[in-house]
Amino acid sequence: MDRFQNRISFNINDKVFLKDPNSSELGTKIIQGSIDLIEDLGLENFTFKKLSQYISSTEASVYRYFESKHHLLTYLVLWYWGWQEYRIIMRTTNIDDPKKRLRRAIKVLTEKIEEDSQFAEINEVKLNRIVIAESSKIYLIKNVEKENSLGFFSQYKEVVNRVSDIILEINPNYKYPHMLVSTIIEGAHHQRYFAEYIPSLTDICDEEDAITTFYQNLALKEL
Amino acid sequence: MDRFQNRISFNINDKVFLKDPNSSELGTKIIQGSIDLIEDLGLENFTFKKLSQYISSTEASVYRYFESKHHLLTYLVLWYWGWQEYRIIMRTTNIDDPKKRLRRAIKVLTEKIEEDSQFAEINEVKLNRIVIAESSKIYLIKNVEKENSLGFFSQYKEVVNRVSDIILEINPNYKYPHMLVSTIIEGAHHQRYFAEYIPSLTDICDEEDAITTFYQNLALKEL
DNA sequence: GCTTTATTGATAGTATTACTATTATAATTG
DNA sequence: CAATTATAATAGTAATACTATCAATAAAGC
Repeated sequence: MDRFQNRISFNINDKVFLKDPNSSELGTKIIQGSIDLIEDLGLENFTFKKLSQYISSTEASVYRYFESKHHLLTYLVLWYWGWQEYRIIMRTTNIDDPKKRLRRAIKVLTEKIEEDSQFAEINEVKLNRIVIAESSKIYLIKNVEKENSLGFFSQYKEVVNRVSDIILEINPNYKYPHMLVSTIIEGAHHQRYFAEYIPSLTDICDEEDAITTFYQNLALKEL
Repeated sequence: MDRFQNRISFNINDKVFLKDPNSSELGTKIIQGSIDLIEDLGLENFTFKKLSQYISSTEASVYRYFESKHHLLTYLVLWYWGWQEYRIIMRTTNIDDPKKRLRRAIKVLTEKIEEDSQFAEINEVKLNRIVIAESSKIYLIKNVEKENSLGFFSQYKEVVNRVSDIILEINPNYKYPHMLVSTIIEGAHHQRYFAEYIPSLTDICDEEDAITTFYQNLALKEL
C-alpha cells in the first residue's frame, strides 16, 4: 500500500468515496478509466458496468470505491478545483499588481486546457472537457443541500474565495465579488460549450482566445 | 378538438413532441402535471410512471405525447423562452432609450417570477424554478448537435438575439453581444440557484433584488 | 512459515427505469 | 350509423443502478 502514498494528489473530501481511489491500483484505474469514458460517452451513457469492462474489472469492485456515478463525478470535479487552485497559486504569486493577478487568475480559470502533463494518472485535457460539460450536474440535484453540507463543493468555494480576495484588493468596497467570480467561471464554461456545439449562441471570433479576453475585460470594467 | 385550438400558446417546434399536448385535455394535464412534479421531485426523480399516476392516466398514454422526459423538459423550456420573448416585447416597446430598454430586458430575464397569472395551464412560478434548476440539462447531452439541428434551442436563441440587438443599438461596435447576453441569463439562473441552495457561493445582500441590479450594471459598464 | 486480514473477482439477484406492443373501449367526426 | 381517433389497461423487454455472497489471492502481522 505504501507505494501509493506518495502520489501527488490534493486532499479530497473522504465522504465522496467509500474507499480512497488513490490508495490502490484499481482505484487509479477507476479514475483514469472514468475520465476516458465520461469524456467519450457523456455522463448519461456512462455506467459502472461499461467502466468495469473498460478497465477489466467488475461492477461490484467499482462499487466498493464509489457508491454511484454521481459521487465519482463529484470526486473528479473536486480534484479539478483542487488542481485549479494550485494553478492559480502557481501563476499569481510574486505578482504585486492585483489587477494583473486578477487577469492571470481569470486566464487560468477560463482558458482551454490543451496539454496533459502534470499528473500521470489524470488527463487534464479530458477532465477540463468533463468539467465544462458535466460539472453543473453535481449540484443541480434535489439533495444539493445535503451534499453541500458534506463539503462536496468546498474546493470550488475555495477557488471562488481566492479570486474574490484579489477583487477586494482592487476594490475593497466592491459588493459582489463572489457573484462576479462564479459568473465568470460558469460563463466561460458555457461559452466554450456553446462555441463547440451551439455556435450560433456565441459570437464568431478569429481572436486567439476571445473567451478569456472577454471575461478579463468584463471583470476589470466592472471594478 | 376545436375547443383546444384557441388557447393562447406559442408556436412550439413540433419535432419536440409526438402529439401536440396543446390539442387535447390529456395533453394539457401532461404539461400541468409535469410542471408540478418536476418542480417537486427534480428531473432525476421524475418519471412518466409517476406523472401518469399523478394525472390519473397511464404511462403508455404519456408516451404518445413525448418520446422521453428529456423531450418533455425541452418542450417546457421552449415554452418558457417563447413566453420570455413575449414579456420582453411587452415591456420594451415604446421605450426610445436603448439603455433603458436593455435594463428592462435584463430585468425580465433575471428577475424571480413570483406571480402565476397569465396562462391558465402553465404555472409560471414553478416553470421559472424548473428552468433555473434543470434547463441546462437539455443541452448538456451527447447529442446536442442533433437536437440543435432540430431547432430545440431556437426559442432561446431568439431571446438572445433580441437582446443582442438592443446592445448593438447602444454600442454598434461591440463585438460580443451574444456572449454578454447568455452570460447574463445563465449567470442569473446560477446566482438564484446558489442563493437558495449554496448561499456561501454568493454575496449576502439585503437589497431587494441584488441579482437583477448586478447584471444590469455589469452590462452597462461593459458597453 | 502460518494465520489473519484486506482486496479483488465471479456470479447472482432485485427493484426501478425507460421504454414498446397489443388489445379493448369510449368518444368524436363524417 | 360507420369510421376514425383517443385513451386505458395490461403485458413485456432491455438496461440501469445497485446489493449480497463467496471464493481466490495477495499482503501484513506474529
